[in-house]
Amino acid sequence: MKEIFPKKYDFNKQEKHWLAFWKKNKIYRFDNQSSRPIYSVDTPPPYVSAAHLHAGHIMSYSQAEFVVRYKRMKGFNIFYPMGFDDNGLPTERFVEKKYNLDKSKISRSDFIKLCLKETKTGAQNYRDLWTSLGISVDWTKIYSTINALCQKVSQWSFIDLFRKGKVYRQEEPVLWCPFCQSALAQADLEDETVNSSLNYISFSVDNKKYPIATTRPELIPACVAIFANPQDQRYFSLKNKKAAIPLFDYSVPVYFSPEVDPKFGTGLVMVCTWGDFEDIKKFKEFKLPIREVLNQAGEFNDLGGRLKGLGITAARKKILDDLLKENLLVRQEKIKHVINTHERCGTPVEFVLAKQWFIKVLESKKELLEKGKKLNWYPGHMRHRYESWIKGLKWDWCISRQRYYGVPFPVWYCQDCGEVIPALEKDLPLNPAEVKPPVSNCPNCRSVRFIPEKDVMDTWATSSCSPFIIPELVKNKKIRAKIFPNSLRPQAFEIIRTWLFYTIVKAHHHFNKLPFKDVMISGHGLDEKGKKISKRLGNYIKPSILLKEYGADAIRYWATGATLGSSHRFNLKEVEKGKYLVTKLFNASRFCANYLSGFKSRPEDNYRLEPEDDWILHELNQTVKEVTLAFEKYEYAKARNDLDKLFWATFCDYYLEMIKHRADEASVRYVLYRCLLTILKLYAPILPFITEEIYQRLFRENEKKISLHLADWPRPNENWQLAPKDLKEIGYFISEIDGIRKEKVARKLRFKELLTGYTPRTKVNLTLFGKKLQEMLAVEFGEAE
RNA sequence: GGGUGCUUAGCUCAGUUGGCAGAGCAUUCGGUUUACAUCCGAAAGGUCGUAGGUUCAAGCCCUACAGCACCCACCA
Repeated sequence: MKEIFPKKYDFNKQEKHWLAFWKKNKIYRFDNQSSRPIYSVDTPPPYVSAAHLHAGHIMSYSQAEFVVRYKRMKGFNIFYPMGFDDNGLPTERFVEKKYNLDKSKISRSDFIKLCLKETKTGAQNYRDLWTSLGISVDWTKIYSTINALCQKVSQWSFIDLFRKGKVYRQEEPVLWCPFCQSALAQADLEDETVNSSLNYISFSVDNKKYPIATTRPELIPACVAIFANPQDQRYFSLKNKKAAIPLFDYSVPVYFSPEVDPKFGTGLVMVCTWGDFEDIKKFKEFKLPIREVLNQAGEFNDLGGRLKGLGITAARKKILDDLLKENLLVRQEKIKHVINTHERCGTPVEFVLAKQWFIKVLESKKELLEKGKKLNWYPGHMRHRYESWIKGLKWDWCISRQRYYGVPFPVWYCQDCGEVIPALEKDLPLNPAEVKPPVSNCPNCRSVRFIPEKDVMDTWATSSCSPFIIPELVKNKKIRAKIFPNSLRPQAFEIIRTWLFYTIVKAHHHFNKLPFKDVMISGHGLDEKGKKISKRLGNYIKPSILLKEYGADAIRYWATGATLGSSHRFNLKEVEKGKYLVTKLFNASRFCANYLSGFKSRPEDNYRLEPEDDWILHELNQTVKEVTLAFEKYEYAKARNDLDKLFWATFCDYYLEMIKHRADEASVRYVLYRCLLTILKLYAPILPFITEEIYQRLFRENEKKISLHLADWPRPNENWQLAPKDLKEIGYFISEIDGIRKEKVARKLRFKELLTGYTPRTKVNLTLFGKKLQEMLAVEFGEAE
């Protein structure tokens, strides 16, 4: 058998070989002709800006991959595409950082060129890694969010929502990043706790001083009103009075609102244009005037007076100095407080008055919560995150960004009356700056002058279309209809409030449907000490090194250890264990090869099975049931554990030892054939390379299927199932013996000795066993000999 | 402030519907001439976060509390 099984398994060489084999034979292609049920996966398109790939990426993408391979063998026609998210702010930020660019100092077209170049490299990095890991994506079904198809779908989505009245354009204070100089959505924010000071500043009413506490003293020139709680006796006298603004020569009215907390600071609040959400609320409620002192870059304008030209930090320092000089700064308290920053650049956000496009979400909160209840969540508790996000929403989804590299809005405006002119669906995708509107006169005022929209869409406005982008990768319309809604959305927990939420919003508005049936939420990969893996900490091993040292199967083995939704520590020992398992599988198979050479499985044959054969087939059958059930519930970790136990502890350590003296028996060859093939199939979703290797060497000729990964998933065989009574009769004590746990007994027994002298009715020699077990067995079988 | 999850052997973690506390790694000891980049067997190692409760029986169910992680809210 030497020529069939070499002494060693060279995984580096063989993994490459099987990758080429799968590619050449199109093993993972979606089948356009098939009538089998489709299992479609809305694969997360990674940001190509995540250039530093590590175990965390491997983990989250492997999890969906295990399930997909299982479903493929279960007989589903797998639609497993891959996308790359390469438009929008994340990409722009990545390029800006890498080349140290300033958006205002580079031409739009040069900038876009750089973005395209970088995204190409980034996408290739991902593709190389996924390929080497054996991720069974159909690489003929790929998309990038900046390509024509995605632009077309997201522009269609916009126009459809426009027609349905689900988007609107409005000028109002929006979340604004002064660094990126763009509007943002609520989901783009991150919390940051900062050490700050609460400054008590003297305002005066009728020449009497009233200190007001604020963390934003630089916004004094933007102050438009003072507020107090209507129950607060200290300030009753301020009713209908005006307060003089310190350092700036104007006054503002005093108002009362129950929302003011009398216990905070002095119980007086200055309301500005606009320091926070409460300011905006009062601005709307009390119809306050606007005093915009910041420009879009976060610098003070003319209205800022002495602060003109300064940035926020400098302005804060200057105004505190000036206040101190003028004796207007009563005191300062050091406080920790939470500010909102832009998650892409860490800059504290401001509010700027600007005309933006919004998708309506606030009015649909209830329906969106209902949709969340109908979705199958794995794990179930992740639904709470979705719900708490919706409950806390304060803004509709702002989708316009004042940026370059993204999908353009397919609209023009009438220069005279402002009428919105949407593009025609048949003309998509298009850039309104480059083509003329579909009308020659404004339908409202007959004007002939139009202005194209220059803003681009939020990147999520495109990626949230993924469930209806991916069917477009198939030509046949009937098949497209079967791909949506998708079967599975796998994704990480931190984008529940963005990708998942937005996708559900879109599918709701467009089709009143859920975009997918199941959602599978993965956790984070952590380093060995439990810290988040990051480039800055350098706390990870490069995937290329892991692949070279341990092989793809071994890394995948580690990845199965991650429970859905929980973070999972990287553990080199687990990777090593995976490598040992691969070796063990290879060696055990090499051993079996000696028996299986030339063996033809004939189901009609009646083999004379020995008790240990019955037993191992029984165990095998049990494991098939367990593993199948586990995969159905996306519990690949449990599947792997059950399988390890069967293969290593039961099949190798016991069964193979027992049958060594029966090399020439047909029954043994039959049982070995069934066991090994089934074990390979069960391991196939997790360890695709080694299982294929062994399948090709030992089983391909008989089984005919070109690849193990297209073989049928094992089905339980009731003929192999032994009643507890029979197991007991056989005397192996393997299964439940009057409530004695299976494993516990099996582990303690010394099978080699037991079997050497075995005949069905022989009394067991109890001296072979340990004391505890002797007692247990004595109860079971009467007195010892 | 509200919520979710977690807390089990030195380490990393399993523990299905309540029924004699588990695996791997690490440690110690023994064995190994033929499938084994070793492998096999055994030992040792635990007040299952704390305190109550339900039950014949609780790691598991209930209540309270503590610590850790994350989500949401607060943001003058």
